[in-house]
Amino acid sequence: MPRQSAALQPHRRLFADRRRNPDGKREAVLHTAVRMFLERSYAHTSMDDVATQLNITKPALYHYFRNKEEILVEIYQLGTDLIDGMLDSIEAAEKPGLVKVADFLAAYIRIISGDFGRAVIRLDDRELSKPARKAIRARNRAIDHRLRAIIEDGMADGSIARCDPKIAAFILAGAVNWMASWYEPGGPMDIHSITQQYVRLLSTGLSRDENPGLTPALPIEAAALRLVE
Amino acid sequence: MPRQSAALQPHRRLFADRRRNPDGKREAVLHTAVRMFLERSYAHTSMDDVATQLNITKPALYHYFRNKEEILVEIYQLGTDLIDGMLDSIEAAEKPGLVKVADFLAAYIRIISGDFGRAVIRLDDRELSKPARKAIRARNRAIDHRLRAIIEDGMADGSIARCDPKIAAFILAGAVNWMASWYEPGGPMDIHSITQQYVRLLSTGLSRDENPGLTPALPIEAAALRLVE
DNA sequence: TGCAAATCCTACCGGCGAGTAAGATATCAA
DNA sequence: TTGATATCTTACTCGCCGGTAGGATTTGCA
Repeated sequence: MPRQSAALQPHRRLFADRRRNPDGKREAVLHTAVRMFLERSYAHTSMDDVATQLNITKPALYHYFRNKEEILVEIYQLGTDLIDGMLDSIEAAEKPGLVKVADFLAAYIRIISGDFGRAVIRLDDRELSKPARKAIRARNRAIDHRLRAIIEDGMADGSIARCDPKIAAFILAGAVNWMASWYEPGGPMDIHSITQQYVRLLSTGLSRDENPGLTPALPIEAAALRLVE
Repeated sequence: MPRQSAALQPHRRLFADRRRNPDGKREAVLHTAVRMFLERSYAHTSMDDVATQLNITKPALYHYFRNKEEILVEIYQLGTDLIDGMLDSIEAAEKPGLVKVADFLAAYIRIISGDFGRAVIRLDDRELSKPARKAIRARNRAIDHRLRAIIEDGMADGSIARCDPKIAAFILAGAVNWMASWYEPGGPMDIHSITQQYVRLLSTGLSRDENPGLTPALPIEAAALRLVE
């Protein structure tokens, strides 16, 4: 008897009657599916599993999605949309590069702590068909390039030490992405202090030794943590 | 017609005749399997696939391994053995904690750049049966705790700034682990300069602001890079 | 040389899971 | 009220894959 996540109950109830609500029901499927894909994996979650969780049968799912892959693709899309939107606002701000990076880290952690954010990182795009995989990887690459650009900004304005922005971006993204493997929302660890430590360690690592006034500076953390709220 | 990795040819040739060589052939299976599990995933690599790659048939594989899971478990084991051995020698050294961390990073990257090291990180232990998964996770946790202990050493000897060693260990391991997702041995990127950047950024981030003499210091990088060689 | 064990093959089983066919029932707009 | 449509179900198909039965062939030691 698999444990029943309380958070999934409302979606289950949505399918209790046959009232017409295509958009809402589609969304409910996505929310349920992403949860299950994260717990077990995509491969080990059958369409029957998802359907059962929602109190319907498998063919009913095919009324809302053409196939299993379409569900996964839309989950990816929702997740990357979150990241793109976040980057939009980070880029728009007029701040030193190092501060932008700190803001990015805090905001990214916030996104990762949600289901769709975690999905972008944890779900294996090798499960996808070639064209879909290609599209997903292109979006991931675009996000990576935007982070590199921010780091380059910081090197240009002198707030970030000279380095290969490509590798630096990998280090930053990697450190945070790994959270998706161990952090569980609702667990014992405090997301706020986690964020603080990530921002502190990584922006210290990036910063120029020449301006220690900025490095462990409160303004950075303050700005970053404000995004976390 | 799937591309044939040149590195797999020797293993293929091992099975060309029926000369008795159980240990060698077992090992050949592991090397071939880990490559294929990394390229496609474990779930998407069938026993037939592995057998075909080795120029034998599926039942022949079952002469060397009881089932598919046993292959995966042994791959894990070989990978974690590498990491454990590396930690043994790091811990044995008499150095400041921060330097040990730097050495760890460099050595870990070296391990990650090999197939079995990457496997420990990339292969999804949710594919395993419950008991096997439990064992694997216990080993992973042990490795994590050893890294935390090194960080605590550094805080005790003053080379590392005060922080939550649990989170710091996650940041370090995460940054490096992520390499397994993008680094390809034999690719254009130079492993030596990658290592240099990782060590520099992360040990700078860990270090106390009070002793900048150590932070971007050459001795750290030198010691760390010697391990890479 | 003979024979026990190791190596490997052909031919199968059984289960799981994605996806579909065909139709029943409920909803809602007119 | 009445159809057109949306929603959902039962009952399948079909291919893939892990694993096995049973036997053929080779190896290398005594």
